[in-house]
Amino acid sequence: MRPEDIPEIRPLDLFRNMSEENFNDLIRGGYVQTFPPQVVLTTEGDQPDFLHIVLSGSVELFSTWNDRETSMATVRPISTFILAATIRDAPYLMSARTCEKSRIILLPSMDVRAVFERDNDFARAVVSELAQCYRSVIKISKNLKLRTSIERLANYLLRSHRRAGGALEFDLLLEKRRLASFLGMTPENLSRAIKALRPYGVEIDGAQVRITNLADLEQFAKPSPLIDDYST
Amino acid sequence: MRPEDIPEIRPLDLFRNMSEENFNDLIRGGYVQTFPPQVVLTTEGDQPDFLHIVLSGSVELFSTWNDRETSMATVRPISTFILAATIRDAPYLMSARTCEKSRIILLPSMDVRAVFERDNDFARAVVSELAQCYRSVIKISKNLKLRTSIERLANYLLRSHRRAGGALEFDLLLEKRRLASFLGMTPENLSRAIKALRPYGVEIDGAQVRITNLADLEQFAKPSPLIDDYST
DNA sequence: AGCGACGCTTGACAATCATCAAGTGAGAAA
DNA sequence: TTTCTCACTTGATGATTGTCAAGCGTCGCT
Repeated sequence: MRPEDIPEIRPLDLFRNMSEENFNDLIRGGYVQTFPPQVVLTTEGDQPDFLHIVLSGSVELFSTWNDRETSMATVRPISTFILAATIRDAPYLMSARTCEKSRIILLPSMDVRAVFERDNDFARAVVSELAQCYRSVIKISKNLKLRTSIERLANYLLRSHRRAGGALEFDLLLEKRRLASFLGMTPENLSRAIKALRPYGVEIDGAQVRITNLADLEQFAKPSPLIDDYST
Repeated sequence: MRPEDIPEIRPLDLFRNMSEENFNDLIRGGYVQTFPPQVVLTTEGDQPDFLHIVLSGSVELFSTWNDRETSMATVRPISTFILAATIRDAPYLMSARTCEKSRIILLPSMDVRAVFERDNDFARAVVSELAQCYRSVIKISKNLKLRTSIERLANYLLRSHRRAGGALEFDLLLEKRRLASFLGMTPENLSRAIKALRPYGVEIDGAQVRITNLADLEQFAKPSPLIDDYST
């Protein structure tokens, strides 16, 4: 692992309060790899050999059942994914695949678990991380159960607008077929949903989004922090 | 809090390895209350004053948005619910309501957080609990996204059959309208789904379930431990 | 430059699901 | 015992969503 990668992950909440000695142990056993697009990093059902950290690029978490597939999340730098399986040494519930060329740190799960057992600050950081993950998935479930697909798109766009610092023009960060899958619909229905939002001030051309009537969109979307605010 | 309530909760994974002193501190500040049916114990959006533990009865966790409501889970004895909000001191993402007369322990959130900060075994038990909760919600999300409502019912019945020790006859533990909501459908569609499963060997009369052709049901339902096994 | 693959859009049609309404039966209260 | 309330079932209808197919444009490779 190159020395210049370490400062990138140390400030992560998960590692920040870990002792220097334990952090060095963890880092010593890990390595960095660059993967091209469409590489499967983890397969649902497998035992977790590594904890992964995305340094650059992006990774899609997805699940399959009965020849159907759905996108569960897209992970961006700098963050870990599927921590619970690693800590519990339980099978992955999702597969992970690079969306684009990505640089990933792989930390052996055994080392992570060993540090977890002996570093109390790390254990408590794991709690924070898992609580955050849990709460995020609850919000996603509520979104799926309480809203129609068009409402879900509308709220996704509002979240993206907020993430873009309130800009009325921004780019979708996901290919549309992935966005469709994440929102729980087909690509065809995403195209239709986009069209359905035009009267509410949404113009989407390729990956470019322009919101021309924010108030109308918010009136339609009815965002709720209990579903749409991922920071709490 | 009556002394006879304490042995009931001590063996919970969450408390088992907590020091005696910390456990007594926690218990000293808590109390037990019996609630009649349909009492709202927590309201989504509120700050968590207590960690709740169900001693008897049952509690439904539900969410509302835009005059719509959905059931997220039903909690049975002996277990806690909504631990993440308490630990993080973040607003509840779900409301909780008693389904029937229920006996509940209420532990002040402040005490729980204080013990979390000073009892390392408890902190690690919280990790296990949160990881389990997280993984359960991932499975629920996969169920919702990858299966039709009839498939979800079929798999719910298979899980219930397994929970009943493999008995081919068992009672639904939930009222049908709650089950419908939990499975993400209307009560009308639950009735129709039940009928649709008759050719696969499912007979339901009131709360009584009889599975007459387990192999057919399994062939249709295609259970997967990555969605249907809540023990890992 | 040409070709092929792939993502996306659009239309037609089918399947799934929700809404509305009416009826039935069980349980609780008077 | 009677009455009322509520959970559930059933049917009709409408809305939402998925599937299939064709066409277009972009990108990457030869």
